[in-house]
Amino acid sequence: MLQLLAHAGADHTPVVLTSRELGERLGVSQQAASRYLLDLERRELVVRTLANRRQRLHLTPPAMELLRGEYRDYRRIFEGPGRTTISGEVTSGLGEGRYYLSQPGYVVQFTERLGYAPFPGTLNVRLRPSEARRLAVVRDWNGVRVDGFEAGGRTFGGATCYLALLNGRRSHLIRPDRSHYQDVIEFVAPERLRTRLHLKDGDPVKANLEER
Amino acid sequence: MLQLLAHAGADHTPVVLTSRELGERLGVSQQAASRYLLDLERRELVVRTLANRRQRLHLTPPAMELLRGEYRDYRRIFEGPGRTTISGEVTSGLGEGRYYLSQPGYVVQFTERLGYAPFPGTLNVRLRPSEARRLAVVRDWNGVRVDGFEAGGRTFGGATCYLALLNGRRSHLIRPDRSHYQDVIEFVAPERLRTRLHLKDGDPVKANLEER
DNA sequence: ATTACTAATCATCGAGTAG
DNA sequence: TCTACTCGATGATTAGTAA
Repeated sequence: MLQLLAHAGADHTPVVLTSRELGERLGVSQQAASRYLLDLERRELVVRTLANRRQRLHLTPPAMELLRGEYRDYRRIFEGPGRTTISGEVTSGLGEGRYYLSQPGYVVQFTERLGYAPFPGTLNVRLRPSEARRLAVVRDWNGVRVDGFEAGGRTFGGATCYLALLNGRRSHLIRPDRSHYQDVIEFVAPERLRTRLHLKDGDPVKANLEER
Repeated sequence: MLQLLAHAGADHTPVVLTSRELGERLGVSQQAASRYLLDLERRELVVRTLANRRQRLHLTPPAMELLRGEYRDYRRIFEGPGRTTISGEVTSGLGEGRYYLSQPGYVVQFTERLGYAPFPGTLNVRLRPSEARRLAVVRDWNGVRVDGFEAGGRTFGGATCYLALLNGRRSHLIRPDRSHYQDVIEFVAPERLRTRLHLKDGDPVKANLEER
C-alpha cells in the first residue's frame, strides 16, 4: 500500500485516491483498503485529510524511511554491497564525541550492535568538498542503527554507523540523524585511534567504507 | 522470504538455513517458515535439497525475476523514472517482425497493453556498440510485459516493451526475452514508421526512451 | 537435531450496510 | 457517491507432536 501510494506521488504531494481504487490496484476489496488506510494512519505512516467524501493522502517521513529501507535491501541484492573510499585530515572536535560516548544509552547500543565497547571519544576528520560529495551515497546504504533516547531530561538523537577501515584500523563512521556539520565526520573505534595510529591534527587519513 | 534468501546468497549458491532460523528472522514460527518453503517450492521459486535433516536452498530464475521487479518498483520511487536516448540507423530485418505481429496472440496483447493496434511490422535499427551499451540500463526498467504463448504447435516468446519517441513519433521498443541480436533493436508503432518518417535503409534515427 | 503433519486458535477478509 | 462499521466465513498461524 505504501509502495502504491509512493508511486502515485503521495511522497511529495497529497493524492486523491478512493479506497475502491486502492483496493482494485491491490487486489483486495474496498473495505480492506479502507482498513489498511486506517491502520497506516494510526501508525502515522499516512496523513489523511477527509474533505467531503474525498480523501487526500500523503506519506509521512517515517513511511518514506520505511520504503527507503526496502529499497536499500533490494539494491543490495542486485548491485551488491556499497564500497567507497574517503580521505580527509584529522581535526579536533569540541569534545562532543567524548560526551556522547560516555552516555550509557549510547554505550550499550554501540557495544551490542557494533560488537565492541567504543573508546569514549571520536576521531574527527575534515573533508574537502569533493570528498564530502562522495559521502552522499553512503546515505543510501544499510548501516547499523543506533536509536535515540532520553536521559537526564534531554533527548539524544539516533545515528547510523558504517563499517570503516581507517588507515587499516577497524572503526565505524557515525552519521547522526541530525547532523550539524557537513565537512567534518566522526569515527568511533574500540581503541583511541589518535594514539594507535600516531595521528595529530592535520594528518591525512583514508577510510575504506563498506556496506555491512 | 525470497528477499531474505537472496540476502543470504541463495541467488547464486545453495544456502543451508533451517526453518527455525528462517522463522526467527521473519518473525514467525518454525512451522510457518516450513510451510512457506513448501509453498515456494511448489511454485518453483525455491529449489530444495534435503540432505539428512539439513536443507540446502537456492532461488530459481523466476524468483530472481520477481525480486528484480520489486527492486525496479522501489528504484522508480527514489530515483525517478529512467530516461535515455539511443541512436542508430535504419536497417532491414528478415521480415520476422511482420510475421510475429500477425500472430493474434501478440496482436491482442499489444493492443490491450500498449493502447493501440500495432502496424504489422517492426522498424529495425542497427546500433553502434557504444549505443548498444547504453541500452543495457533499460533492462532494469519497468516495461510493459507481453507474455509468451503457444499457437499452431510452436511457442512464441514473451517480450518487454518500452515507450519511445522515435524521431518524435510515438512507438515502443520491443525487447524479446530471448533476444538473438544485440546490435539490432526493433520498434513497433501504430503506423508504418518507415513511411510516416520517410525513412530508408541507412538513415539515422534517434529514440527517446522513457520508463513508463 | 531436523522437517512437516494435524488440530485448534487466531486474524483477516468481504458482504451488507450505516453514516 | 464516499468512508468505515459489524459480523460470519474463510484463511493463516501456532502448539503439539510424529517421523
